[in-house]
Amino acid sequence: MDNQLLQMGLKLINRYNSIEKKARYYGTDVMLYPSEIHIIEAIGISGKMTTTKLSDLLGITKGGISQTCTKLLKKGLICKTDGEGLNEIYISLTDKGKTAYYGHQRLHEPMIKKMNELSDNIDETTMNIIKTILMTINDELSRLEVEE
Amino acid sequence: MDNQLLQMGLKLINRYNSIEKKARYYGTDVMLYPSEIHIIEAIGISGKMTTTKLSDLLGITKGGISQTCTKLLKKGLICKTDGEGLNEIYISLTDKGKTAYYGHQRLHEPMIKKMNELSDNIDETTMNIIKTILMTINDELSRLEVEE
DNA sequence: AAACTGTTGTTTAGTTACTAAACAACAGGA
DNA sequence: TCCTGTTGTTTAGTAACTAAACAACAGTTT
Repeated sequence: MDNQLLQMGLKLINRYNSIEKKARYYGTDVMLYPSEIHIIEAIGISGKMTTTKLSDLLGITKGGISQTCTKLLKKGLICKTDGEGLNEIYISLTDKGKTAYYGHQRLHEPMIKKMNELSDNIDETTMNIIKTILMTINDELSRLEVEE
Repeated sequence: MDNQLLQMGLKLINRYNSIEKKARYYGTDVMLYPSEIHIIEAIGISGKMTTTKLSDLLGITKGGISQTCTKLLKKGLICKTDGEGLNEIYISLTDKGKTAYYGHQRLHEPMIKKMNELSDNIDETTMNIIKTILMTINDELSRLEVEE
């Protein structure tokens, strides 16, 4: 066995990454870079967020989030309002930001649809095997993550 | 169906990426950054290579390859010799480079082993279904890749 | 022969996307 | 009043690129 599964998987990850690193418009008049659309995506899904929450969610330092958010602010995709908590600032999407969010969703829609189709056509036993595989890989990666 | 497959897959990609972006030693006295170990990996697998070939294989411009290779040269992991073709320069691994290559392989070995174990325990019909899924995702991503 | 062409690899300037560290601004305690 | 803990921000530095100009060479054309 020449490990076709692993090779196919790695090829897929590479393809995914090369797509995800391109800048696009997402239906607005401003180019959005990967880091920017990632933040918009997070806010679009979870609603208004703080810098710290975004930092935890995306695994990026608060400084990094702050930098990308100032760019998004200048581009008019997000706005900041006083938060409830101590020194907190809420970040939410403007109308333009929502346009970009939906534009991004629309781009991924065919993929999601195809995945749903596939999921529906798989019987439960096979599905469980696939889930086991994914979980095993995930565990193995976790082990690697901890290593120095 | 809330698309568990897609979610698990994306989580896995994120985890893989976060592991792959860390700098490590790989058994030598020099820190190797992701871009550097990727080039070492490519040469380790394919044998001596030229800048152009590495550029094609890794999908990075020749300028980028050249830059990373000068770093690897200074760190003593690769060496350059005159190539056969016109103006060609062969890039190959030094002993230190081979150490790093095997160090990288050793890191991924448990993963490969686990994957082989899994592959062996899957019957052919299930395996074919999984392959179909991976190919479908791959095709869908190709479609996205072409889009402007 | 001289000029053009095509290939190779390199260098430079510029960019994105970070991190680490210092900083600022505020509230609640000791 | 000072200390602490939280928030977010700014700064300097880095990796990993790209695009474009460049150089160096051989083969072909004029």
